[in-house]
Amino acid sequence: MQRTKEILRANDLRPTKQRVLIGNFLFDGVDKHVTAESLFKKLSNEQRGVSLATVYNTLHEFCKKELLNKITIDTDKVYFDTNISLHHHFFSDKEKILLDIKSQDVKISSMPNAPKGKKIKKVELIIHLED
Amino acid sequence: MQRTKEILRANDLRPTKQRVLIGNFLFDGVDKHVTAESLFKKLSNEQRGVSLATVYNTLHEFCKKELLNKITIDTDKVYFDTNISLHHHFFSDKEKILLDIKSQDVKISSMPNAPKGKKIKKVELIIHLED
DNA sequence: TCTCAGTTTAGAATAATTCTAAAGTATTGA
DNA sequence: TCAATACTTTAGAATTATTCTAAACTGAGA
Repeated sequence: MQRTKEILRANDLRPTKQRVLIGNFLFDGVDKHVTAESLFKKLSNEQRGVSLATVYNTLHEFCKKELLNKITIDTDKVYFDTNISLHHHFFSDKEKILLDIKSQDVKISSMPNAPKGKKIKKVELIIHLED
Repeated sequence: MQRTKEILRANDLRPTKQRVLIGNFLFDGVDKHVTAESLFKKLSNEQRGVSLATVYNTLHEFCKKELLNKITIDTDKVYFDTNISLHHHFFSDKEKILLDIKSQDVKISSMPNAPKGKKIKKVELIIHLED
């Protein structure tokens, strides 16, 4: 509750009812992966819901403030990860399930230089799974 | 010409005019990244074009036969890579440009085990770029 | 309390992709 | 060569995640 408001204020986001509701769910200390749709459904159980448009707005704002990590692994849905530390993912293409990989389980020992005029923003390793 | 027909036959795909046209462009020996839309535009210059639906169908068939590599890096477009050897990619999120990374430029020295009951299908490393 | 910039929202708009079902075509066997 | 048939192509409709719009609402400072 209070913690969410502090996070919001610290990031210049007004602690509106909707943002607090979303923040309380996302920042409860348990790492989670959500989509706009899944979050929308989860929150529509609450007495006062949040519109789908607000879910989208809020997820994007949280991303911009680096409170969430956007993962575009699949063309038909964007995933948002509350675990913003450096780590990689397993992804099951069939079931569309996303799993964290502990950062110490991957070591990349050699990396290319960025093309001229560009910088490396983010390194994303995705291990696609099958049965 | 002939080469494309052979590739198609070897993969149990009837060498129709449309598939040959698409195959001739894609399998000319030069690595390329295409989207359904970019390929459709490129081919509509030809006298006898190919419908967008056929472009989609054909790209998917070629993928199924492992003649192309599907890259889902971005939510609003699927990229298809004619380079089917093991390699990774740079991606500029702003310009939506995809670049190959030579396989020897990346070394992954430690990999996690797949979760129980699953196998690793594909390892995809994406280096996101910014200016 | 009043004001206003920031926020929320319903519903429309967008856009890549998939679906449908009808018309066209390559292949096979006689 | 020709007919029969299974595979292909296609236009246009349908789908679906996401973005946009513009009007209503609200939190925070004066």
